[in-house]
Amino acid sequence: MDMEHPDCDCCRIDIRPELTEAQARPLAERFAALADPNRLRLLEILERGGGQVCVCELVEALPISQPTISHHLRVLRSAGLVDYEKRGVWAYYHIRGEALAELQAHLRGLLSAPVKG
Amino acid sequence: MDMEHPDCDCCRIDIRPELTEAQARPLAERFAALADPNRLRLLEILERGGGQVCVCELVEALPISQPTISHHLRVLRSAGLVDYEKRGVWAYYHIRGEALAELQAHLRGLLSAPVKG
DNA sequence: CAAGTTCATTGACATCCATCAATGTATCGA
DNA sequence: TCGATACATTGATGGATGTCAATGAACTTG
Repeated sequence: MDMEHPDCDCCRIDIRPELTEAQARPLAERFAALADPNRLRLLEILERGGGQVCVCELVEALPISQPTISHHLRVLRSAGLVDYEKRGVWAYYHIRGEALAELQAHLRGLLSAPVKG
Repeated sequence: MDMEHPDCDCCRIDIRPELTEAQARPLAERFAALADPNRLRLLEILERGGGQVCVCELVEALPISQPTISHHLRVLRSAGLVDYEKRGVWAYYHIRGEALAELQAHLRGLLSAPVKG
């Protein structure tokens, strides 16, 4: 019996989160993929590159080492935010719009609340 | 003279990121504030709570300790995603819609690209 | 003033993360 | 087959992060 918070003068109703831990975890993982300046810059390049951008272009564009670029691309890929296609020696990456749209939708949900008050 | 990447058969033009490090860093900080399941749940509660939600309600809603809730609220506040108002002993938190809208706008920018190819 | 309540801060600890040098793997050209 | 190129993986390291117990600060009430 944890009586950590028996009752509280200010509490109106007990607001339980509708978002479960199981739902929040993968969402947080995707946001975590956006939580790095270099990964944001990589995404911006991929967006401006249109459909397909080669890794070597990314390596040239940012002042970090090639293994670090590769690491960041792996993080973005694990989060489902980008995908790639191997052609010969080269790997062409592109943004996965569906995943970004899902994140955008979640932010929209958080914004539907009445403004301050 | 770093000759890390002299030239490359696949590189069309040199794509430079329009997003500077200085621009990307604060954006990444805000996304980082969203990169935790408990913080996402806190925001969802704040959204459903309308304008003002007391901290004690948040402490009751999530299975983590009060100091940890306080820590997460601090992170959200530092990122500008929430603000609070102290009334007596209580602190009422609310979402800062402008900050969330800015993040949403950035995602929209990444989505304006042509779909795959 | 004293005791209780709400919330923040501190300190400690384990884990995760960004980064690079070194190495590995696969492909292409000579 | 040999060397070069493109990209990924490994290992190591310094720094950031989530969590809690303990404590502190501010307010309210008796």
